[in-house]
Amino acid sequence: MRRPTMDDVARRAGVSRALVSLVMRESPKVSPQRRAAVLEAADELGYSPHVMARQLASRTPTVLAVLVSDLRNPYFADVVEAVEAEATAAGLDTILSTGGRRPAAERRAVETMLGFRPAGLVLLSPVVPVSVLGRASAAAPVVAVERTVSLPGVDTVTDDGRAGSRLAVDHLVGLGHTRIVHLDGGQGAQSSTRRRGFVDAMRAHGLEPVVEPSEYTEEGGAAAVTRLLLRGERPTAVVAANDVNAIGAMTALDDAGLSVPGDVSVVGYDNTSLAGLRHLGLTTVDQRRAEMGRLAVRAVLERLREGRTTPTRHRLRPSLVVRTTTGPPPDRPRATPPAS
Amino acid sequence: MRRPTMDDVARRAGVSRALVSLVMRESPKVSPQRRAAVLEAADELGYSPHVMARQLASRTPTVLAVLVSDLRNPYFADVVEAVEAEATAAGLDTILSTGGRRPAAERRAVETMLGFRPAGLVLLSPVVPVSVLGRASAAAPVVAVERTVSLPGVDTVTDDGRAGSRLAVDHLVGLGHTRIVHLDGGQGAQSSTRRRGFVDAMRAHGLEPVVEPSEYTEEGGAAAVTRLLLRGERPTAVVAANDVNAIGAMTALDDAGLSVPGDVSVVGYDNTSLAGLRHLGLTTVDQRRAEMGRLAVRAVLERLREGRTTPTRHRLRPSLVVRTTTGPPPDRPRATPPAS
DNA sequence: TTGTAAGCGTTATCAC
DNA sequence: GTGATAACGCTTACAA
Repeated sequence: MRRPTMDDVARRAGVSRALVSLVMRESPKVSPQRRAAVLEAADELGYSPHVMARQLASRTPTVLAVLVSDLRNPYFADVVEAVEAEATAAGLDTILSTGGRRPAAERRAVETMLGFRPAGLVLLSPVVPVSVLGRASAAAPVVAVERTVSLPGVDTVTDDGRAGSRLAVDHLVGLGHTRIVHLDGGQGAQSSTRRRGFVDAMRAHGLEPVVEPSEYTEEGGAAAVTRLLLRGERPTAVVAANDVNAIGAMTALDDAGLSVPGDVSVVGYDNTSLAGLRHLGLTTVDQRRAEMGRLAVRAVLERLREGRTTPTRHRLRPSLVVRTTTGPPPDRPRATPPAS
Repeated sequence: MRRPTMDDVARRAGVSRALVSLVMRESPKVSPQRRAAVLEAADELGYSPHVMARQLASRTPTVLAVLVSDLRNPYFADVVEAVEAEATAAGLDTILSTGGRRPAAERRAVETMLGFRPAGLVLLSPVVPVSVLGRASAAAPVVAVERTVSLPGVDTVTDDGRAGSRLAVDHLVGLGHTRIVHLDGGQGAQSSTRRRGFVDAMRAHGLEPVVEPSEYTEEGGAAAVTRLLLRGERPTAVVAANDVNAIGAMTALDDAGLSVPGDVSVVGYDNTSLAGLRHLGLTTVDQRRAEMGRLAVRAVLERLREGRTTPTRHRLRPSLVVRTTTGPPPDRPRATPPAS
């Protein structure tokens, strides 16, 4: 199981190791003939360069480390895809890791990745304490996505949660809703921003903002709506903390015999693949995930290759995706309700 | 941004580099006093060992590479979690990668991981050609999860799809169903096994097995059911290719004005988190994902540390999770026109 | 228990 | 173009 080395390839091709190295790095200063010979020898031997040795010798980091906070949330797939594409274009190998949203595990994951001496560390919705981010940023350029940090060594890329909530509220108000409740994301990443956006938007419309504590889970959404109904409050629309939270809310509404959007309209946040399921058809706020991934990698590259030392703060404008869970309130039916 | 090395730590602690190395590897042959000094120096410097250099020097692989074929499918999260736990227990660092179910990208991902000279390669539902698996197995122990391969160098861990389908059929027949259709997973990983199990189980019950081509996607499920209804076939139960396929099927049934499980019962496969959403409550077949992850790592370890050279083939028995999408068939078939 | 020195597989720097 | 030779940061006999 000993893997072939450059020397093996060189011997087989009848050239020097240095030449093989040049070929592997696609240097233009190799004759096509020799290059072909080397490539053939490499192929026969099943040789591929030793990333570790290469990085060690070149004194140049070649791997980009990405921490995915939660593999169960399809939200991250799009960001990762964009990150990988951008990293590959920049000549970096991407490695992923996860901590399952558990701070301790995530911390370990960060340590592990740092052990690879990465060119940069992209953290997607990390839950580790700021101190960990600080320490990490001493070792490599760190970019936090969907987490607000004000450390000088940590760049951030976030979605503009205020704008997102505003989009949701404007949409609902436009449909005629006035009694709108926001389910709060609690400790979750961008929940306070989204809440603020909701409150501001409601006030701007001269409406009373009602916020019900909840969290970024299905159960949280269901529980919050159940509490609301038990108290006798009957909003005509709900702006949920995120998509799964919205699904929980819809379940509770369903259990209470209320129809969506007939009796109550529901808006989610994140536009996960869940929202797109036709069975659900959730109206939701879409974060520009691909763009976020791209910007994260670029931020790393700027620190790495262009020597930037001041932090970058990207805040992206989200957009609204209208599906079938929103419609006019029951009080004020329209002639033609939106598509079902 | 130059990171401290062992030499830096050694200098600062007033000891030799070798001593620092011993401390880092938690050797017992270091005096508590020196150990403390070294640890303190390391902490002050923010030092952490260079994984690449370590692996290079020790000639011992320390990283386990895991390929997740599709980050969008929550199915994999559980497997990955188990893999990581088991790997950590064995002293291996885990790195993840993905190819987004695209053969070319996945192949690149495999190459990249091989560049790290991993202790082993765990491939979750890989879609790359067998030849790639064969080549990879020459470089490191390879375990394919949920993919049947008969290469001597590749171990496999799969779910017993036949048993799973049988569970679904037995459940439905027990409820009184006789007209049951299976939506076939097409090119997908274990689809032929699941199909075979369905056919066998139906025959065992003296029933006619009906199989409709489909695929492991929501659209595929919806399209298959729509075709079925257009042809005037009205099964009372559907055994879907997997969970998302089942969701697509349910959407199509819904569009056709058929209720689940009132008119048609639906069973999924995989027990993804989707199935558990109360809004859906999908009856489905549960694969023992955690166990599969554990076995995969153990297979790697056996080849790596115990010198096993003959392939291992694990086949795990699934179980049925009954939720709310299955029930007795309608008393008598209603005369509902097929979908529009 | 601690220090010395020789690699590990690669890249980089020079001469040739 | 090509081939020595010195790093890179670490582990590991072996010596002290």
